[in-house]
Amino acid sequence: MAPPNRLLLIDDHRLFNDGLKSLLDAQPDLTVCGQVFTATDALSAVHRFHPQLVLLDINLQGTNGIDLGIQLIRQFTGLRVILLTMYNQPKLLEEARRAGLQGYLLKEATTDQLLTGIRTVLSGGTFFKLDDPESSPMNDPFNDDFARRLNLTFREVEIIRLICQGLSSEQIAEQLNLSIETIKTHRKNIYFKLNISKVADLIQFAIKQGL
Amino acid sequence: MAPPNRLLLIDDHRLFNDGLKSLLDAQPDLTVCGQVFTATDALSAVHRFHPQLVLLDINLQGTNGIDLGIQLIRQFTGLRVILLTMYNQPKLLEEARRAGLQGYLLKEATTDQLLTGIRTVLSGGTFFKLDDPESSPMNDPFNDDFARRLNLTFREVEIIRLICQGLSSEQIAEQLNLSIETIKTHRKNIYFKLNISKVADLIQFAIKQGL
DNA sequence: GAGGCAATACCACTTTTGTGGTATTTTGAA
DNA sequence: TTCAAAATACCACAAAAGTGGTATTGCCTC
Repeated sequence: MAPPNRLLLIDDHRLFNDGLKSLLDAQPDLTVCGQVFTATDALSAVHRFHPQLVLLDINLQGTNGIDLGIQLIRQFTGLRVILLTMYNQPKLLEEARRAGLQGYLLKEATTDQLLTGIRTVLSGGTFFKLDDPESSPMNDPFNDDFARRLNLTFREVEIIRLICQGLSSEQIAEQLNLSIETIKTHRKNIYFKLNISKVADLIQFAIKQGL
Repeated sequence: MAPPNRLLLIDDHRLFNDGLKSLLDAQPDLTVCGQVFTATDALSAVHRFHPQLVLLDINLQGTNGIDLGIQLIRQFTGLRVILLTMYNQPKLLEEARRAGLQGYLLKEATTDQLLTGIRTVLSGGTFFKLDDPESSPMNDPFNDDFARRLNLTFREVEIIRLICQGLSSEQIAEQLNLSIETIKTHRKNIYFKLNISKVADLIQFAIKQGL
């Protein structure tokens, strides 16, 4: 039987790392040869453990996963790198792809997705996957509960989303084929319901709801 | 010897849950009697396992940890509830405290903090703890790397922070004892460096940096 | 000591937000 | 079918934010 593939975890979130390690070690074809918690330890760990694949978080002390990933694949030929992050952001995924990394996976991914991604990359492919809002309503930041708690209407939630994307009232009006005045009215009502008074507050609020 | 305290984990983030479970089960005085991944399963699980303590995430399908926590302590007298969340937000902590929950811990907390918090609450106390930026620079969203990559100055990072907290230019000027004009100048320079043009963009940006 | 950068500050002007009204139409539930 | 909520829309005015300049000071480095 072929020896299991060696994986290295680089993530300062220890508990998550531990959970991931037990999942991976339970697979006969995979073994976690080490975990490190800081970027500074990463290079020496790759030297020491010579893994086939590195799973890399984006948030690291002193640097970030993408830069570190670039450095790793440049320095260790054949080494493959998957970004493993909580950020469900197309732009970050694209950045990772452009940087030449082999994968982008969400920490919230299902076990199946994680394993599929890892095996795909190990066998020479790439695997880039964001969260599909259709298939996992629980990751929808503006879920029913959020709206219900605050008595927000459907339209209001829709407009909150667009504001949070950085659109101006004018752009929102354009996109929804409405008058700017209508958007301003909705904005007023939203601010009243949330008891806030500025875009900044709104976005802060949206973050807290789990965007 | 006293039987170990029974804990129930409620969190849809399975990997994190698994990691936490192995940590807790390794403690002689603690045992994880069950883990559930949705709020709907929570009530029946508490019935089945009658834990002393519930560790509860904020983001749950169909509801949120605070509401569920309120419901749990109302329904099961003596049951203690700790919110375990990724949100390092004073307002959420306060909400949890007002709601009568017994603790608020960050998923990024150290193992020590987690165990201390759990034991404190089990022995009848409360434990509310946010991240201390002084003691854990790695959780600082605007770390060196962020500033370096974008050529932001110290002052600029400081002002980004305040903008993201929802302060107006005037309020920032007041707080830093500067002229509004100075703040506006900094704002201009920040927007130029980040290639953006609105507060909303800035906050979006800050989120991506790991706020 | 010359040059560059960071931090401060001001002016003038435009655009966008935010506030406080009012009013009409659509729609769904009782 | 009637009633209330939701969605639409307008007006006017105040307050911020954003844009495009310029300018001074202090500090560090070459």
